[in-house]
Amino acid sequence: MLRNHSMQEQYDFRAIEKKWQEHWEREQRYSVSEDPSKRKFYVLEMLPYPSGALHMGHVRNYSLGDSLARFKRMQGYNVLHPLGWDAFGLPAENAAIRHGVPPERWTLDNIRIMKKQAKEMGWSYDWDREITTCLPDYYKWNQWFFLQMYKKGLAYRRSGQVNWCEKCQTVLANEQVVNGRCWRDDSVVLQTELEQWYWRITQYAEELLQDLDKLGGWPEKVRSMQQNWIGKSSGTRVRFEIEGEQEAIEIFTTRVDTIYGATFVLLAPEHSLVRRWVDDPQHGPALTKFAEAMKWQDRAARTAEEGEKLGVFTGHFAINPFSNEKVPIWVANFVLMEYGTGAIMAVPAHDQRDFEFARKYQLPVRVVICPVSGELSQPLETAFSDYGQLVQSGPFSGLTSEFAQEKMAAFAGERGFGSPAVSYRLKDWGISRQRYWGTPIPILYCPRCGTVPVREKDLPVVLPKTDQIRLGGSPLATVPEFVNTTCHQCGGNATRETDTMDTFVDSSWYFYRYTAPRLDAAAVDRAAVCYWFPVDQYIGGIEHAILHLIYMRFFTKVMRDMGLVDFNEPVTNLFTQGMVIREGGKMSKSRGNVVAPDEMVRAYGADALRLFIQFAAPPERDLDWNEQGLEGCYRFVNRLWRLVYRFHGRWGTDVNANGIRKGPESRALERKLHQTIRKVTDDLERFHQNTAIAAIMELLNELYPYTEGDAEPRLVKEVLGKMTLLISPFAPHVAEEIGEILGHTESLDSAGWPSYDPELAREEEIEIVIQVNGKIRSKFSAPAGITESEMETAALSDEKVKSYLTDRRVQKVITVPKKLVNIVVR
RNA sequence: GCCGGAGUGGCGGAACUGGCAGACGCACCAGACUCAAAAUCUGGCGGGCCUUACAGCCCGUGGGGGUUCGACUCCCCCCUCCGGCACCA
Repeated sequence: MLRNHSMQEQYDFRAIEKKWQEHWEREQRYSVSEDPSKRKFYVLEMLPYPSGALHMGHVRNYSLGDSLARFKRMQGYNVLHPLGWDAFGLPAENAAIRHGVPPERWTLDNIRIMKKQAKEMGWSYDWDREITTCLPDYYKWNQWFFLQMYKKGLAYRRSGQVNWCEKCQTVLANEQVVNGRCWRDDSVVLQTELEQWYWRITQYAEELLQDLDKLGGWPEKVRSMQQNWIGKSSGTRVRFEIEGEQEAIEIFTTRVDTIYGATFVLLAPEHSLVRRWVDDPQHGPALTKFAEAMKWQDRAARTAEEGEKLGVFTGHFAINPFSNEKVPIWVANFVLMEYGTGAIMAVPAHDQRDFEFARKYQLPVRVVICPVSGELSQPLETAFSDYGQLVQSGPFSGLTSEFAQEKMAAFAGERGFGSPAVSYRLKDWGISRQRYWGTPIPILYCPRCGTVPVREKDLPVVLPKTDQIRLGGSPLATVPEFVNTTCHQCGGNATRETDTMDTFVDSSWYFYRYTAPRLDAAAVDRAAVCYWFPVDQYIGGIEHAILHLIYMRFFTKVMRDMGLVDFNEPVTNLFTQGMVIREGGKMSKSRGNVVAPDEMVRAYGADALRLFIQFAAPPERDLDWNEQGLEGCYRFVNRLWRLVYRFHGRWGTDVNANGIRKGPESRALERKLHQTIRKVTDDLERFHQNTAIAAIMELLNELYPYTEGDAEPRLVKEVLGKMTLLISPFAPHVAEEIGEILGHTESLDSAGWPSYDPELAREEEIEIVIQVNGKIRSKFSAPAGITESEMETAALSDEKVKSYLTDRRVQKVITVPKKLVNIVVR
């Protein structure tokens, strides 16, 4: 019986991919809505910056997400799989400055191009939920969140040291400075003083830290990076009175047990007391000079490894509250104002930095901790910073460090000059940016009323169009129509805040907006969030481990406290994929080794590219680009196609393959099929796309010789049919096409994920390995039901094995059911 | 310095709870097809030794030790590479 479904001999990926992309779009296959009768699954990938072209990193990220989304959809889940655009940011603005193109047009044009490319990859997004962060209906809600933060005291403005990127002409948050350089353009970050808006992320420091334990579905690496970033350390605060002053110095220490060895006190150059003492006729000039010098030194230089310890004496003395000893107060370059209290007690005998400082300025070193066993050879060559036993420490002498810390903190508490304290490295999030292409901060400055938040009903504060974008200063300040406004409280003249928000604000909550993207009355819809959240799988690059991924967690906690959501963490499982590299290094324009995805799509098709990028390496590892590998995947698709072509006229019309005559070859093939279904399913569940694809290749390799022999066409059809389903998450276009040839009338995502029959998957004949003293000496095959004692008997009577047993005594026989027999002889 | 991850053929990698190391792909070699080439198909492919052959033996998962009948897998020490934090008190 011939069933001549028209099928091209050649695998024409251009025609096939176009056909199915149009089909999916026409049928709106991937639009979803809340459906309480179905289990939901939220697959989220980090939204791209619309730079103008997809790169291989995007292809990897979104192909991984798409395979998962398609897999879950076939398993019957209601899958939310959206994409949007992180559309505010510097490149648009820089393009405007260089080429005079308005940022909005540049951005929207780029989005158009990239959306087309995304569709050409065959990614199954619900495009009805697309969001674009630079549009007022989105950034309006950034402003709304700002106002809520302001109301709750989580947004505040202060003047202080900030990270300044000269190239970007704007301030950066601490998270955005990587090794003293700008995260975006790698240029050196300077310190300067500016008035800025901050968000009080530190208020959530402890919770952000504690909840890391709940993120079992996150990579250990990301959790430890966030833990390091939050940088909690527990210690003691102790107040040192100052001789002849009202004010006291608060110091923070993690080693209060060493306090009897504190021979001087150190202040950060920015400490308020230093500013007070600069007028001192004797020591003032030196202090001023020193503080000024520190001010202009960028942080990278000041905190460089093994930097020289520098300091000046203030002329003042502090009183150690434990020993009542009078010790000199110095200012030192290595004491940081932004950590702890900006002041430390220096214990040169037990802290290497203090030791070096004492040596340089000939300050006394006093040992107060000794190793519990052994002696400390004096004079010290280097600080002894281990825990030990206290000596020369008044009533605390003889205690161990651990015990003394507790006792001494309690003592300080009783006497009222100290208390246990916790310090965090995490700083508040500076969100002001001195650039144009971002969300305007909804604040007015009124000469009478002061700082006035814009009323919610007046949102959005629309970013004005302007052709005057220049570098230097906040561009919005040059747009009078924007700046000059009326204070809604007093009706008088007022000016607007001209800084814009950090674009990381946009990405801190966009994934909530996907659940109700066009909602006009609120930022998020509680019911929709309730249905879709938490995100079941988030996929993105590791570079956001302590940027976006910590801001996002912070935002969720704030939203919870606002009553918008009722959970603590937004993302259950996080996957960080590796980079796509080439010749051992990053793909970059400057290296001239960039491979453009659209060129690869043109040459080999999206399906082959999607297969390769998921096959070539485990997804968490870096992937070295290799076009010959891509060709290999292209060959694989062709092999599949050829087999379908060769057989498509030879099978019956019924899809269900009953009545198959089962010879041993057919049984073996059927077994392989069911084993493959099991493996691909398991591998997809545990994010091992590379081995899932390898398993499908193996199945095809087994199918080929079968078709050369006395093949059962209906079994061939069954195998091809199931294989098509297995491959459809990775290569959806060719899968749909083959599916249609095989008789599917609907898209494969409604075909259901194939299930396997454990009975059919089970091996009938198994190979048993025989070891003698742990070395493989022979093998035999046996029926699957072989018992352990049968295995043992067979092994001991094996011809090859016998020669190893002569003249020896069998001491022990170990059997592993269905696998191996190990004969231990002596 | 502290924390985390990795190290397996020529290359990318596989081996889920200790049980046949090298699946799958690339590259390479040989054969078939072809006038020829490409494409395709078939076979080979860690190193060494041995044999006419069938086969067999030894070594081998960064290095060294250990646990175990048995270790890529577990434990200890070390080396190298990658990432985070770091004059953080």
